[in-house]
Amino acid sequence: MRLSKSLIPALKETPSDAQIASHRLMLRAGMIRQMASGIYAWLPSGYRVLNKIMQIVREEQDQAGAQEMLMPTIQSADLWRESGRYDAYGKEMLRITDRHARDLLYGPTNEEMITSLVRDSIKSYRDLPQTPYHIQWKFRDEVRPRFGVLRGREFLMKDAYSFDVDYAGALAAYKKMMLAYMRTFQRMGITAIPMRADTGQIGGDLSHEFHVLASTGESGVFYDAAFETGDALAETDVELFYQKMTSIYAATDEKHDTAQWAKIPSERQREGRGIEIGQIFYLGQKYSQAMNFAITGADGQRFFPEMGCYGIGVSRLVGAIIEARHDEAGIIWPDAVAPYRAAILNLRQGDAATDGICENLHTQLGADGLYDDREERAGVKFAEADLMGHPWQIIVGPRGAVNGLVELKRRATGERWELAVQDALTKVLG
RNA sequence: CGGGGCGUGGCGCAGCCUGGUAGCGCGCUUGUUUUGGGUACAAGAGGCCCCCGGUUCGAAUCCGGGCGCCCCGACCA
Repeated sequence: MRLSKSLIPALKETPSDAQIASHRLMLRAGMIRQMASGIYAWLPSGYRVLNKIMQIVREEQDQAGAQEMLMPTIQSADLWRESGRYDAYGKEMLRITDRHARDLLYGPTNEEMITSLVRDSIKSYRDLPQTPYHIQWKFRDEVRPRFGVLRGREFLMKDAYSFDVDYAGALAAYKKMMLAYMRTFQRMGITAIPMRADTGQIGGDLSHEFHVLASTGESGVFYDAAFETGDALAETDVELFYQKMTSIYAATDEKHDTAQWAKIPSERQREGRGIEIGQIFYLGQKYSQAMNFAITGADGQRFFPEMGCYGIGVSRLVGAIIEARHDEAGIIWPDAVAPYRAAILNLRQGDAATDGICENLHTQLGADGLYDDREERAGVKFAEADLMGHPWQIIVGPRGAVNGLVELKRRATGERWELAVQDALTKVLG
C-alpha cells in the first residue's frame, strides 16, 4: 500500500476525548474513528489488524474442532422470552421495534439463538458433540462506554457453543477450548492468564476469564510466576495441560484468596493489572432445559444436552494488545497482528536510487508492505512509522541507496542494521 | 444511573464574565527553502460559533429548552 493513496489519517495531536494509551494511539495512527458514543468505524489499517486477529482466532477454533457459521445481529424477542432473559437482561439490551410493531433486539450474545438452531436440527445423541461458533458484531448498551474499543457498545466477538451428551463430554469441550484460547493469545504475542471467574449473567458454575497483563488494565490480578515460563502451554495432551494450567494460582482482585496466596513462595508472587479478553463457561443444562431442547439418548430416554459457551472479545483485543505493547512513540505491534509487516520509508522522494529501491521493495512485500511515498521530511516519516508500530522499518536514504544499502529497524527493540536490499527483505520475511 | 465538564474551520484551543462585522497553533493548497528524527519564509483556501426559541437596534457571548460528547463513581465482553 502506498501511504500517499491510503485512507490512514494520522493525527499529530491527541484528540481530547481519548484518555488511555490504546484509544489515543488508535486514533492517532488512523486506525479508527468514533461514529457515536462507543461505536467506531474501522479504517483500513485498523481493519487489517481486526482481520488478522479474527483469522488467528478462526484457525485455532477450527483446530479445536469447532465449526464456523454466522448468526444474524438482529434477533427476535420471542427467542429471549423462551429462556426468560428478555425481561431479565436489563437496559444493556438494545430493543428495537419493526414496522409491524414486533419486538426485536440487537444481540448482546447468542445462547438462545444457537440453542434454538441446534434444537431444530439435532434429534439424536449420535449427532453430538457439536461446537458451532461465529464471529459477529454484538451490541450492549453500556451506561458509560469508554476507553475506545476496550469498552465500546458495539463490539466484535467470537462466541462458540458446545453441546454434549453428558457432563464428561462438556468438561472435555471446556478443557479443549481453554487450550485453544491459550494458543490463540500466544500466537498474538501477548501473555494471557486464565483465572477462575464468576459466571455472571450467562449462568453455569465453572468459568475462567482470560486476562492480558497490561499496566493500564481495569482489574488487579495476582498470579504465580509459573505462568511466565509458558511450560504448561508446551503441553500437547489436553488433560495434562488443563491440570497444569488450573493448578497454578491466578485470580483477579475480586476472587483473590489471601490464604492460598500466602502458600506461594514470595519470589514467585506477581501482582499486576489485567484486561479481560475472553471468558469460557460451563453452562450445564440451563439453556437446553429452559428452551426445551431434549433429544433421545442411547437408552431411548429423552435428555437435555450439556452446554458450554466460549467468548473472545475480538475488537477489544486490538486495544488490549496495544495496552500491552506500546511506548511513548507509539504502538509496537507483535508480528502476527501488525497491520503491515514492514514500512518502507523513502527519505528522498524523487531521487532515482531511493525511488527504485523502494518500488522494488514495495512490489516484493506486496500487501504486507506499507510504502511511505509522501513528499514529507524524514522526521515526519520516522515519527509516523514509530506511531503506527510496524514491526520493521526499511529506511531508504540517498547515502546508502547509491551503494544498494538500506537501513533496517526493528520497532520492538530499536535495533538497526545496514544491509543490502535483498538481505533486508530476507530478514523481514524470515 | 448519581456527580462534574465540554460543544467555535479537519485536529488542539482562545474569545463568552463586561453583547458591537470570529481569532491562534497544527493540518490543507501554491511557491521558495530544507533534505536522516514532526524545517523555515511568503501568499491563500476553509466557519448555519451544536440545535430551537427568547431578550436586544445588535447574540459565539445574556436567558429558557433540547441534543451530542467526555471525565469520576456504581456496572460490564
